[in-house]
Amino acid sequence: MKEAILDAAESRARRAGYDGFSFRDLAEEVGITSASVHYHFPTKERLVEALTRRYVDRTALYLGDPSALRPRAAVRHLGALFIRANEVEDRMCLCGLLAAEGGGLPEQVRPQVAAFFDLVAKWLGVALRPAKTAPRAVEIVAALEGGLLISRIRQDPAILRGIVSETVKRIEE
Amino acid sequence: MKEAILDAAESRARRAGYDGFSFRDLAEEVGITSASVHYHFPTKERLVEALTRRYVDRTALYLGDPSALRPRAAVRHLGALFIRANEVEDRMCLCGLLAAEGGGLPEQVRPQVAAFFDLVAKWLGVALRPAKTAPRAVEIVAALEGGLLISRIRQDPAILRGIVSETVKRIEE
DNA sequence: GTCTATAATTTGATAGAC
DNA sequence: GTCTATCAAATTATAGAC
Repeated sequence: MKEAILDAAESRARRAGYDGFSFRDLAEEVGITSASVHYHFPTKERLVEALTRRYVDRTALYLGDPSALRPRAAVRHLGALFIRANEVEDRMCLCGLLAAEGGGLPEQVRPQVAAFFDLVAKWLGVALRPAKTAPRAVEIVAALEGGLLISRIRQDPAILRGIVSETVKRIEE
Repeated sequence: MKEAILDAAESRARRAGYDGFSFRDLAEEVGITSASVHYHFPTKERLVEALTRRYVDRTALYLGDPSALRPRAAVRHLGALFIRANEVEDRMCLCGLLAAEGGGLPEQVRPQVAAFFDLVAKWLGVALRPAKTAPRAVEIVAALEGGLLISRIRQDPAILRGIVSETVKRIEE
């Protein structure tokens, strides 16, 4: 049930942000009352904390060992994550959205969101080490995050896809 | 007074998003009651509509004539806008934040936010025409938007600055 | 244009029964 | 774990006086 609540929360948070859902919304979706949601997550801050932790952990699992991929394959692998969010899930990156809203976030959540970018940039940094020439890791992550954001509002998946493929081309292995 | 209300709304919206401020917040800041704010802007949707329009217009004015700048100077000019948001205003780009929250936005606001990215990408596209080699315009805008977002959550202005300077270097005039 | 007053709804959260 | 019932506060928005 805890996972079902987090699933509902993630789906909504990635569409409309921290204030974009309520305990009642989640309760209705999973088929219990809002009081029962509070049993699993006493406050909204704790709920989003758990949500972000799960998101970061899942991302780390997806990324895997950076030294197992060649530079170009690594960028494609990371890019596929963002393309899937855009085209399959039709959602923002949770941490991209929360980072944008950062100023209105509970204190406990901010460092978790920052840790997401630390994780991804470090992973990509290691994967890019064998490359002869490549953009900086954080620069690529920024382009993906911004590309997802623009691709969504413009309702044009080709924008993000173009950014991924151009980024891959720019790498010399 | 209308402008004062929009100033207060912009400051708050760029920190915490669409749901990150209330009519009472704005009323208190400008020294009137929330009922009086409703006199100027009947609904929140209308208020954010006016807010976004003003933001886009101001950006267009700042950017100016794209053919008046050489490619590298244009990227520096656009980059300075984002660096100022980050380091001086300590705020997100309004349209970047609203685009991220896009799923929970009123219908009337979404196309305005999309128009912002259309404006900026088209402006940069024209400015980059004389370049011998350069990334695509939208790719640069994505990197700036994502770079601002990451720079803020990581509380490290050097991230955005690095993205701007690396992007400039990548252009051959 | 601004005020007081208030309606109608939603929100995060709690108490206590089962 | 889930429920009913409820609270206190906040939210968008309106009515009507000045």
